[in-house]
Amino acid sequence: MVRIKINDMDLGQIAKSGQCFRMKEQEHGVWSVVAGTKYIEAVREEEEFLFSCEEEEFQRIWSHYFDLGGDYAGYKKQVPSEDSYLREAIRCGWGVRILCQDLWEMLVTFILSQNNNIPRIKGSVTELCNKFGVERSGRGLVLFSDGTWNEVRKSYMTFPTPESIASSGISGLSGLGLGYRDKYILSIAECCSGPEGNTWLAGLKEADYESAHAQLLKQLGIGKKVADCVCLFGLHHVGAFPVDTHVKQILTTYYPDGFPLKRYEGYAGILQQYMFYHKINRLAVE
DNA sequence: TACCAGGTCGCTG
DNA sequence: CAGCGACCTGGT
Repeated sequence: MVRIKINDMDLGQIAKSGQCFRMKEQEHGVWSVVAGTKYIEAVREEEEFLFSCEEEEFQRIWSHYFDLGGDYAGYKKQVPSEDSYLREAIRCGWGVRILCQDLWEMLVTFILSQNNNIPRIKGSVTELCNKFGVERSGRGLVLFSDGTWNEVRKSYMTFPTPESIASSGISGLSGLGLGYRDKYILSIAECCSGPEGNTWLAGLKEADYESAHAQLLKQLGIGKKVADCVCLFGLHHVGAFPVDTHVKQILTTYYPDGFPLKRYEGYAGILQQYMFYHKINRLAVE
């Protein structure tokens, strides 16, 4: 187990922020995360967090995954008090962070997100993992009756490989609730398969935001908004600012004279996430 | 029943 | 190049 103090992070808020579709709440406030082929559970204890892994794995994988190098206090400070809407959004989603998720996984999940709703996206992702993923054993957290935290074995399904989806063909994707997006998923799976696919993915990771965005737009089923989501969540270009129906509505309501994108150049995606979180959770949380 | 959900495609003018 | 209807599907 790893015990570490982390500011500006709330796992429940991250889970409800619409950027990841495989975080699940376990007992006693524990959250489980499946990221690609890796699994971890985490829980808050006062000002600290407990993670179900060794220090070495935490430093190698999860520290980056939870973007612990990101200066969220610094981002928040940039928003002036005159912007009462954004100040309120940040107050509401103070613990939201931009996770550094797997690129291939983001391609699939955000292609699925188009003209769709979050519960159904989650369902489709779960079905894809159940059908094409591999069962593995990971480490979870349990609270013993004496009040101490201990690790237990947990089984989980990995996220499917591009090859496993590509080889299923379009017929293998029916019945998973993908709807008309099935052909887009097959297309991106074929694109990401094999050595050529690896090269393409590696090239995207090397590219800057503009270049990555342009390359993504060439893919079937990927438009401006999904490309921005992939850049933001899969490539950690935090300057990307995805505009969906919710954000569009926020912009017209609170920023009739235009959102000051220039002011937040290079990290506007962080603020977009506070906006999005506030929009879809403001009613649910008290 | 019609409309909406973290949009994009393909066609039209 | 901008505008616009169609689109799988499950939930109100």
